[in-house]
Amino acid sequence: MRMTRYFLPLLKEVPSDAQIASHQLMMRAGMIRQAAAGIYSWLPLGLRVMQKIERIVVEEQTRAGHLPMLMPTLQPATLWEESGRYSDYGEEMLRITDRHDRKLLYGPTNEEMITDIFREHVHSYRDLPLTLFHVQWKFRDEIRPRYGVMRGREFLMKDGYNFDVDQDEAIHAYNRHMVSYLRTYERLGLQAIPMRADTGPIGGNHSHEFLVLASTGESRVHYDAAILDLKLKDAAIDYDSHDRCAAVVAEWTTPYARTEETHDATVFADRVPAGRRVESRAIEVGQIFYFGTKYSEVMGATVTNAAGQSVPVHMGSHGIGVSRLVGAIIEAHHDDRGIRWPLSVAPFQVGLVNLAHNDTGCRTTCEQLYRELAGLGLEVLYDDRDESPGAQFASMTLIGLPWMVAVGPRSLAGGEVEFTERASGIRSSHPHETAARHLADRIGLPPV
RNA sequence: CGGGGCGUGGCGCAGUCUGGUUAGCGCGACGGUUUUGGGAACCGUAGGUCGUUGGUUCGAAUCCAAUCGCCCCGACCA
Repeated sequence: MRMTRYFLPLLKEVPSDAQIASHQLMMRAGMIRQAAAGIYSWLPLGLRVMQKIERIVVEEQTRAGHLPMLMPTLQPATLWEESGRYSDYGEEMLRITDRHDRKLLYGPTNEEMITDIFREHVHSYRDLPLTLFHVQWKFRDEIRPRYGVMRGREFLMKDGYNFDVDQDEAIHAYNRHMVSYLRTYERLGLQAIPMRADTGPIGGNHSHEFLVLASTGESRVHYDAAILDLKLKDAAIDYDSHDRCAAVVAEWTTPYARTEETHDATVFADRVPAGRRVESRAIEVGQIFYFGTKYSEVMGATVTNAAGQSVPVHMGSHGIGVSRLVGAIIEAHHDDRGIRWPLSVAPFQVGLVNLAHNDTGCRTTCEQLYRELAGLGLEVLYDDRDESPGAQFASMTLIGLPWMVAVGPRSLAGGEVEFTERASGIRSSHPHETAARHLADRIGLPPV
C-alpha cells in the first residue's frame, strides 16, 4: 500500500479526550474515530489490525473443532422474556421498537438465540458434542464507557456456546476452550492469565476470566508470580483428549490467580510464598463459563440420551473481546514514541520509506523493493510521501510496524538500505539487491 | 445514576472572572521557493453561526436559564 493512496489521518498531538496510552495511540495513528460515547468508526489501519485478531481467534476456534456461524445483532425480545433475562438484564440492554411496535433488542450476548436454534434442530445425543460460535458486534449500554475501544458500548466479540450431553462432556468443552484461548492469546503476543471469576449476570457456577497485566487495566488482580513462567508454546494439543486438555487446565489453574471479586487474602497468604505474591492491575480479555442446564431447562433444549431419556443439554459460553484486544495489545506493546505491533497482528509487516522523494535512485530502489517484498508475500506500507525524513521516521515509529526499510541517498551510495526493528530499535544495513529476501528470512517466511 | 470538569477553524489551546469595534496563538491543510537521515525554513492563502435554543443589554464567546454532547472519579461490565 502506498501511503499517498492510503487513508491514514495521523495526529501529531494527543487528543484531549484520550486518557490512556492505547486510546491516545489509536487516535494518533489514525486507527479509529469516535462517533459517540463508546462508539467508534474503525479507519483502514485499525480495521486491518482488528481483522487480523479476528482471523487468529477464528483459526484457533476452528482448530478446537468449534463451528463458525453468524447470528444477527438485533434479537426479538420474546426469546429473552422466555429466559427471564429481558427483565433481569437491566439498563445495559439497548431496547428497540420496530414500526409494528414489536420489541427488539441489540444483543449484548447470545445464549437465548443459540439455545433457540439448538432446540429447534438438535434432538439426539448422537449430534453432540456441539460448539457453535460467531464474531459479531454487541451492544451494552454501559453507564460510563471509557478508555476508547477498551470499554466501548458497541464492541466486537467472539462468543461461543457448547452443548453437551452431560456434565463431564461439558467440563471437557470448558477445558477445551481454556486451551484454545491460551493458544489464541499467545499467538496475539499477549500473556493472559486465567483467573477464577464470578459468573455475573450470565449465571452458572464455573468460570475463568483471562487477564492481561497492564498498569492501566480496570481489574485489580492477585496472583502467584510462578504463573508467569507457564508457556503453552506450539505444543500440538489433541482437543479430543479429555486428559490432555484437563492436564493443561490443571497446570494453568493451580497457581493462585484471582481477581478482586474472588480474591481470598487468607488463602493467598497460606498458599503462595511471600516473594511470589503479586498484586497488580489487568485488562480482562476473555471469559469462559460452564452454566449447566440454566438455559436449556427454561427454554426446553433437551436431547434424548443413550438410555432413551430426554435430558436438558449442558451448556457453557465463552467470549473474547476482539475490539478490546486491539487496545489491550497496544497497552502491552508500546513505548513513548508509539505502538510496537507484534508481527502476528501488525497492520503491515514492513514500512518502506523513501527518504529522498526526488532522488531517482532512491525512488527506483523503493519501487523495486516494494514489488519484491510484496512478491514474497509481505504486507508493505510504502511511504512515498514528499515529507522530511524526520517526519517519515516519526510516522513509522508511531504506527509501529515491526520492520522499517529506509532508502536514502546516504546508504544507497554504498548500495545499501537500512533496516530497523521496531521492537528492539536495532538497525542494520544490507545490500539493496538482496534486501527483500533478507527481510523475508528474518521474518521467517518460507522461500517462494 | 451521584460527584467534578469541558464544549471557541481538522487537532491542541488562549480569550469568559471584570460584556465593547475586524475572535487570537501553535500545529495541521493548500500554493510557492529553498531544503532533505529522526516531526525543516521563509513567503502567501483558505478555513470559525464561539455546541444549541431562549433571555438580559445600546452591545454577548463573555452574564442568566434551559437543553444537547463529551471527558474524569465512583458503583456495574468482553
